Amino acid sequence: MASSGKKKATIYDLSVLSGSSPSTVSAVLNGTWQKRRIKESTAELIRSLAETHQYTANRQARGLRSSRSGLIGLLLPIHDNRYFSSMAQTFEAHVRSKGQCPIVVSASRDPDEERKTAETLISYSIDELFICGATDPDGVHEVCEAAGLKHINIDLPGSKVPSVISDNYEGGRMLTEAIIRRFEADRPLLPDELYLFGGRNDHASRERIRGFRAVKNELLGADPDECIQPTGYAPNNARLAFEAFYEKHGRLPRGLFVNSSINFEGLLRFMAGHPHENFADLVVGCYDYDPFASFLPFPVIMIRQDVEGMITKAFEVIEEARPQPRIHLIQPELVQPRTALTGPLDALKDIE
Amino acid sequence: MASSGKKKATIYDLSVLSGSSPSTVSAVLNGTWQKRRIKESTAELIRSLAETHQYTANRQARGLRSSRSGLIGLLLPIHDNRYFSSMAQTFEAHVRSKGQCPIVVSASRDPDEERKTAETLISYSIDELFICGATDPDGVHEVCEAAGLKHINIDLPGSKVPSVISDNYEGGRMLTEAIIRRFEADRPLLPDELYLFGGRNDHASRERIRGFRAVKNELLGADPDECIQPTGYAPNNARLAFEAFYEKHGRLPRGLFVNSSINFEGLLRFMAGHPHENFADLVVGCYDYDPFASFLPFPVIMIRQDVEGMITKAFEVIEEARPQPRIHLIQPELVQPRTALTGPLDALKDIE
DNA sequence: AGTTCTTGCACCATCGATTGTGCAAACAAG
DNA sequence: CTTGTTTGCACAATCGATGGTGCAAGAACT
Repeated sequence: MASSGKKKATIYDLSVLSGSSPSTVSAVLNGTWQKRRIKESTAELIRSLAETHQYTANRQARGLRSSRSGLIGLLLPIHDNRYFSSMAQTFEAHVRSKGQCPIVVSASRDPDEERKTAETLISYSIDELFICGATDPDGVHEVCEAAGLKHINIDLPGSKVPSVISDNYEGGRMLTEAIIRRFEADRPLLPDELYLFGGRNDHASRERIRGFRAVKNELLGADPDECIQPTGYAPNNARLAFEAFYEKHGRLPRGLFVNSSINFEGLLRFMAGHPHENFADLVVGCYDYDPFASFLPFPVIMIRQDVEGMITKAFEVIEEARPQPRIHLIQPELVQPRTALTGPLDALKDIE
Repeated sequence: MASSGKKKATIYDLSVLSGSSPSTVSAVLNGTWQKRRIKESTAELIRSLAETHQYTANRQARGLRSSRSGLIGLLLPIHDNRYFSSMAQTFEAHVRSKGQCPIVVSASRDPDEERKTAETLISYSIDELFICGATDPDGVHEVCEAAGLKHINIDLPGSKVPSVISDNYEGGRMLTEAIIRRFEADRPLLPDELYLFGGRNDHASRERIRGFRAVKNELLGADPDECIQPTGYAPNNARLAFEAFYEKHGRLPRGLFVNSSINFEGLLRFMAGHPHENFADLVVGCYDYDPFASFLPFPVIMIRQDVEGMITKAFEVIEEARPQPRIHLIQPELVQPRTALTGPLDALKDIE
C-alpha cells in the first residue's frame, strides 16, 4: 500500500542538486555548518532545496555513524493502567521537549522479558533507558551496563544505579491513617477489621506494608499478621482472595487497603457477584489514583503518586556525571473520596 | 553511569575470533547461511562465539543496509486513557509475536503533531504505521505515501487507505436504547431528558450522534437539537457544559450519553462540586469502557470497543497486497452496569 | 590427466550520514 | 610580488550489516 512514493531524498541527492559535496549538505542540515565555515548563501541554497524536496535525515544512518539514535526508552510493566500510562504520557512529553524520540515498551513484569526487551532496545542504539516498575531492575542493569547504556530506575528501585521512587512508606502511612480516621466518627475500626490486599514481595509493597503496620500499631494498638494478604498483581488473584475472605467471614473487612488499582479491579470483580448493599460500611484505600474509582458508592481514599515529579527528577539524575546508586524519594499525595484531579491530558489543547 | 562497558561485539570482532570473514559471520547469525553453503561446523563455531560474547546485531546498521528496521509504529492521540492504553497493550503483543519491535507514540490529537510524529517515525525507517484515532488521517497518509510506508487507520477512518473502526452507529444505537430501556420500568424518559455530551466533529462522534438521534426518534418519538452538546474531548470543556446545564435547569438531564471516558471525567469534575444525592435518578451511558466507572453509584451503561478485534483485523488488512481504502466495521459490545470485564492484562502471568 | 561440478567461503560495494583532514582561492601583510 | 592567513569547501574513511560475485580446493567424471 502506498508504495508509489519516490524514495526519500538523501544528502547525495541534495549534493547533486546544489552542486555542493555531501559533507557540506550534511553540515548545513545538521547545524554544524558554522563550524565548518560554510557560506551563508550556500547554506541558504541547501536549506531551500531540502525544504522543497522534503528532506529528512535518515536516522539509522546518522545513528550508525554517531552511535546515538535519538531514541530514549521507557520500559514499563504494562500499558493498560492509569498509573503507567500517565507515566508514558509524561515521559513522552519530556523526551519530546528534548528533541528526542520516546520509545515506550512493556515487559509484563517478567524478568526475562525485561532483559530481552532491554536487549532489543539496545540493539537500536537507544541513548538512555528509563526502567519503570521492573521486577528485576538489577538484571536489566547488567544488560545496560554491558552495552554502556545510561539508565535509571523508576517506581521500583535497583541497587546498581540511581532510583527515583515514590515514598511508599509515607504513602502507606498516610493512606492507612486516612482509612482509620474515616471511621472514628462513628464506630472506630478494630485492628482485625483493616486488611491489606495485593502486591507481592517487591520494594514498593514491602514499604507500603511497613507503613500500614506501623500506623495500625500506633493508632489501633495491634497489627495481626493475617491482615496482610499479598496476592500478587493479577486482578483475578485478588478477586479470589476476596472471595475466600467473604466465604469465611460472610463479609468483607470494613477497612481495606488495596495495593494498586489493578488489585482494585480484582475487588470490582468480586463485587460484581454481590449486591451493592453488602458494602455499605466499607472504606477502601487504594494505592493508586483513578478518577472513576474515586467516585464509587463507598468512600475510596486514594494515593496519587507524583508521576510528573518522578519523571522530572529522573531526567535530572540521569544527566548527572557520576550518579550514585541512591534512592530518591518522591512524596505522593493523598486524595480524598470524590475528587477528580486533572492530569497530563489537561496540558493538551483541545482543537475543536 | 554504567559506561564502563566494553563496546558491543560486532561481526568484525567475531570474524577475527573465528577466522572467518565478516560476511560469513553475518550469514551465520542472520540465518541465511544455508543459502550461502556455510559448513555446519563453521556455523557452529561462530554461533558459540556469538553466544559467549553476547553478540546482538546492530539494528541500525542492518536497517540502514536493508532499509527495514523491524520497528512497527502505532500513532495514538494519547496514552493516558484506558481505551488507548489497551490499544497499545494489544498492539504490542501482536507486534512482538511477529518478532518485531513496537514503537508507540502519541500526538495529542493535533494534526500538525500527527504529521511531524509520522515524519519522525519514518526517519527511523519503521516498516509499518498504524494510525489510531488521528484527527487528520489523510494528512498522515500523505507523509507516509511520500515515504512509501505501509499504513492503516484505526478508530477514526481516512479516505486513502483502509480503516478499521468501531461500528459507532450501531454502538450509539445500542447505548441509547439501553439508556432509554433502563427507565421504562418506572417513569419513562422524555425526549428532552436525554442529552448527549462530548465528542467533536469527527467520524466517530458523528456516527454515534446519528445512532443516538435515530433511536431517540424511534423510541421517544422526538429528537430535539439542543440535546446534542459536542463539547470536544477535553474534560474541562465537558465539565463547563454540565455546569452550564445545571445552572440553567437546576439539575442534570435524567439520561446522559457521554461520548467517551475522557468526557466522563468532565462529568466527574462537575459532580465533585455537588452532593451525591443530586444524581439519584441519573442514568449514564458512556461510549467507552472503564471498570471503575461501571461501578459508580448511578447506573452506568458502557460500550466496550473490541480492541483485540480491531487490531487483529488491522494486521490482516495491512498485509493485503492491494488493500482498498474501505472501512472495516468492528462491532462493539454493550456492558451493563456493575460489570468487571477482563482485559489484555489477564493474558499475562503473574509471577509471584 | 584433463575437464567440469560442487563446496565453502572471502571480497567488496552498499545503505546515508558524520567528521577529520587537506587544499585551492581570496585576501592581507610586508 | 612573495609569504602567511583566512575562507570555503571537497575528499575519503567510517559506523555494522548485507548480499552479489568471484574463486580456490576438492570431488566427480571422461
